[in-house]
Amino acid sequence: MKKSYQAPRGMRDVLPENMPAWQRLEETARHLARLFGFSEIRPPLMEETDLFTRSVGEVTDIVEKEMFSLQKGKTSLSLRPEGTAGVVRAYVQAGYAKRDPLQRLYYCGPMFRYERPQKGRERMFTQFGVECIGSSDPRLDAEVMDMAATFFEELGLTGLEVRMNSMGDGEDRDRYRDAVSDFLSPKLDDFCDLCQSRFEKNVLRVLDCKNPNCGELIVGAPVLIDFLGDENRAHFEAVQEGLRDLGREPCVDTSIVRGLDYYTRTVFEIHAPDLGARSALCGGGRYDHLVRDLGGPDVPAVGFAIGFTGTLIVFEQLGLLEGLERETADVYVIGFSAEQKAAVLQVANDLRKGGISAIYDVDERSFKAQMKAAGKGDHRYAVILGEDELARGVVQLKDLGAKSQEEVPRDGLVEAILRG
RNA sequence: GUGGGUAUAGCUCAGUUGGUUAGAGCACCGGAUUGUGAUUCCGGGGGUCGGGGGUUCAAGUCCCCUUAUCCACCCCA
Repeated sequence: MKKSYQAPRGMRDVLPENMPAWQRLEETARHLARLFGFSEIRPPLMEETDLFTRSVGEVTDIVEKEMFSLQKGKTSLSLRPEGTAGVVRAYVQAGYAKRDPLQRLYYCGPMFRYERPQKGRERMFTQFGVECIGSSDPRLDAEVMDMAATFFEELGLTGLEVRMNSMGDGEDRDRYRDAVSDFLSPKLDDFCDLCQSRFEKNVLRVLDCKNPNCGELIVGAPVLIDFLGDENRAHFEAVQEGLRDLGREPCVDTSIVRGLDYYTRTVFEIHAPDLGARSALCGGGRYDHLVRDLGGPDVPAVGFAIGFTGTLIVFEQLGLLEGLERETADVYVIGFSAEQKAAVLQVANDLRKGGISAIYDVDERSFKAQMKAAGKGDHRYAVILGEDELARGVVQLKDLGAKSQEEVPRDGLVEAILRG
C-alpha cells in the first residue's frame, strides 16, 4: 500500500488556476502601498518566541496555544502568527528611531496559527499589512483606515462596514476595565459560562458576547468613551475629523475590542456582513507603546492587517473571479505533421527571442489535437505551419479570440504579432 | 480544545431493506472530418468505494477506531 501525502492541515496549495485572484490582491496591495508612500519590508517568517509573547500578549490565545514553535539549542523560535511584532522588531534593530523615525512600512506574506480550520480561517494564511511608525498624529490613523477601506474598494468589494472605536490608553483603560468589572460582577451569575470565563480573562470581551441574554444584561454598561482622558478623547475626535476630511463618515462601534494586547486608542475593523462566522476582513489600530515594550524608544505607531483568506471568499462571492485571466503563453505554435517538428521549435524560439511567449505541442499529437489545445489554453494566437507554408517561408497567424487568420512571412511574424 | 456533518473515478455526485463483473455528468484521450479549436455524434482509459479492525455465507451499504475535510463554538485576519 502506497502512502499518499497531502498538504498539512489548514494549509493549501495555490494552484495556477487560483493564481489570478491572488495576483490581483497582491498587485492591488502593492499599488496602494505605493500610492500612500509605504515601503515594503520583509522580516523573517520566524522570530524568537519571546518576541510574540511580549507583543501579542502572554494570555492571549494566539501565544497560549496557537503558535508553531520549535526548539533549536537554547532558542525557541516561532513562525509569526501576525506581522506587527516582526516589523517593529526590525524597526528597532535597524535604528530608524534615531536616524529616520517616521517609517511607513508594509508587508505581504504568510502568517501561521495552529488553530482548527474553518470557513475563512486557515493555519497558514496571507496578510497584507501596513505599519506607520513614528507619529501619533490622528491624521495617520484616519489615513491608514482610509487606505484599508480603499484596498477593498479597488478590488470591487462592496457592502463592507468600517467600524472604529477607541480603547484609550494606560490609565483610562484600567479605569474603564474596573468600571466594567464593577458593573458586571453583581449579576455575573446570570451570564453564560463563556462570559464567566471572559470575565476572568478579558472583561471587555463580555461586552461583545453574542448571546442575547448576555446582550440584555450589559445594557447600560459603562462606555469606554466616557472614560477617555482629555487628550485621548481629543485624539479620537480628531481621527473622526480626519476621516471626514477624507470623505468618509466615521462609524463608531463601542463594542470593538481588539484581541491583541498591544492596541491603544484607535482600533478599527472592516467587516463583510454576510461572510458567516468570521466576518472581519481587516483589523487594525494604534499601538503607541509596542516599540518601547520591545526594547526600542517610546515611539507611537498605527497599522492594520488584511487577511486574504476572507477577502478572497468575498471576492469570489461577488463574481469578481470572472474576467481574470490565467497566465499563459501568448502563442501556441502548431505543426501540421511531424514533418514540421524542427520548424515548429524554431518558430517558437524566434518568438521567444522577439519577446513573445510561445509554446507548442511536445507530444507530436494530431493537428486536431493541437488546435484543440491551442483553443482552450487562453492563448491569444495560434501559429500554424504546414508543408506548404514551410516551403514558401510563411506561417498562418490565427487570432484565436477573433477567429480570424492571416498569412504572414515567417521572418515578419514577431512584428505582425506586436502590431496586432 | 469542544460539538455536529461528510468521506465512492481528476471534479460534482448516484448507488434500493447489505447480495453477481461499482454508475452518471463534466474533464481527459481517440475517431467521425485525407489542412483548422472551444457545437454535435461515436468510442476509450480511469475508482475496489479515505485507512484499519469487526459483524455476516455475503458490506460501498451495519458497528468500532483512526485520519482528512467542512460547518459552528472558543479565538481571530
